[in-house]
Amino acid sequence: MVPPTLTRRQQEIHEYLREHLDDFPHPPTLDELCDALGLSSRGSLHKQIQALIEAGLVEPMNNLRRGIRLVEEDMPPMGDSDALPLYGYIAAGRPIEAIRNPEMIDVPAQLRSSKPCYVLEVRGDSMIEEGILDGDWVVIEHRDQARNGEIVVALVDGEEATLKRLEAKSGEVVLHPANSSLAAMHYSPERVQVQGVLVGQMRRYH
Amino acid sequence: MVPPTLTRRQQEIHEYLREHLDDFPHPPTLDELCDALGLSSRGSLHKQIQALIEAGLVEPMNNLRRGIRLVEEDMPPMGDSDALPLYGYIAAGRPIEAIRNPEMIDVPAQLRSSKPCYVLEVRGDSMIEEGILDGDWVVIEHRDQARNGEIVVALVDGEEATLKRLEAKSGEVVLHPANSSLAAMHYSPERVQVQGVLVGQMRRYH
DNA sequence: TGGCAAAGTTCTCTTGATGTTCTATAATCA
DNA sequence: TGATTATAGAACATCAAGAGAACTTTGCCA
Repeated sequence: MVPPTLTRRQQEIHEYLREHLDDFPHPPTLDELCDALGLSSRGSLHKQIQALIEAGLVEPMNNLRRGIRLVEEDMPPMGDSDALPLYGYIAAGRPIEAIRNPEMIDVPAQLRSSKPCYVLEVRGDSMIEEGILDGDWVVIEHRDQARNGEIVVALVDGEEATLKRLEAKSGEVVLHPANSSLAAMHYSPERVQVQGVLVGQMRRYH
Repeated sequence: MVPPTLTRRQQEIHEYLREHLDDFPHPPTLDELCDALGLSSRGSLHKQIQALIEAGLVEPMNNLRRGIRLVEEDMPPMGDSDALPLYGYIAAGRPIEAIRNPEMIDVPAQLRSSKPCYVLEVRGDSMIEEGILDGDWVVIEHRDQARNGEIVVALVDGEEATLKRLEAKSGEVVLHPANSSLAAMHYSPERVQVQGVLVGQMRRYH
């Protein structure tokens, strides 16, 4: 998915981030980035970053400090428009963005959405009654919002990524497994971060 | 190819854009293009570009800066080497070969074998405990022999095609559903014809 | 636990660059 | 010569980008 046309300045900033983000000991604050870019207005920079976030090039930083991170997305090099990155295992105990240099996997257009997607390999039986088995590949649309009833990749306390059905009530978020031997888990909303929504699934038998 | 309504100058500019648009680091401004074309009036250039837009050769640039882009006219030449025929529904009550003019569906290489394959859409819940749900697509390798334990497309009495796990004993063939509310079916070997073996499975959630 | 400073977010305003429109004039061609 | 096309240039409209202030949220620390 080629992002909606970036302005030239946005391309420049994106390029700068790709080349210099690792130079900082921590992800920089907006003020530090302003300094590095020669800007003097935090608000202006924020607007540009916002555009990059909407284009799917930068991770959404929901009020987090030093939250500027690039989206891992080696865009398939032309022609291979059906290949998506395999980021690793779901329910493997760490945030998905941690995985680098992902393997690429072909995904038919019918199994993905028009938005940026990625692939995870399922570990465990927590969704077995939905027909999602250990070892399956799931296609995830990258977004941070989901509706009730959707199956999402949820990051709890920034540490553990799991695949569960989402139910957001007033004051709490419930993650429902699809396995009668497992209980639903209840969290306060700020502990749960949606990283994507299930749009497809694949399995191989040989 | 080029509509005859274009004037000569418009054809020249169109030709120039096709050859040199990629030379610019970003799409050029009208002033930059004027410079490259040896013009000195932005307004004149704009009028010519306008004509190309109306001819459908250039994307409309609604007040966008650096918005000059050529219309993509290349349709992919239908050479989908990864597409497999969708023959219809499994458990639909008739031999698979009966379906003509199948729809084609993209299947990633990982989900198919090197042998000829085809795709079926699953009807019913007979394999639900294997994670194969109603509406799923299954990728079938076309062969008439199978080993014990493989999931096969089996044609019984030449009439009904079903997806089941195969068990061939001495003197009989047992077809095992994966649904505790359904019983295994026993047939004499000559009544059962294997039409293919399950090698992949896909599901969409949107 | 509550306050405070730091950092993210939102907003308005300004400015220069850039796209758009218009008119007048020159060039080209039948 | 008359009509069409091409160009120049001015005037206008719009937008990207930045500055800076005000507001909100976060995270730290006593």
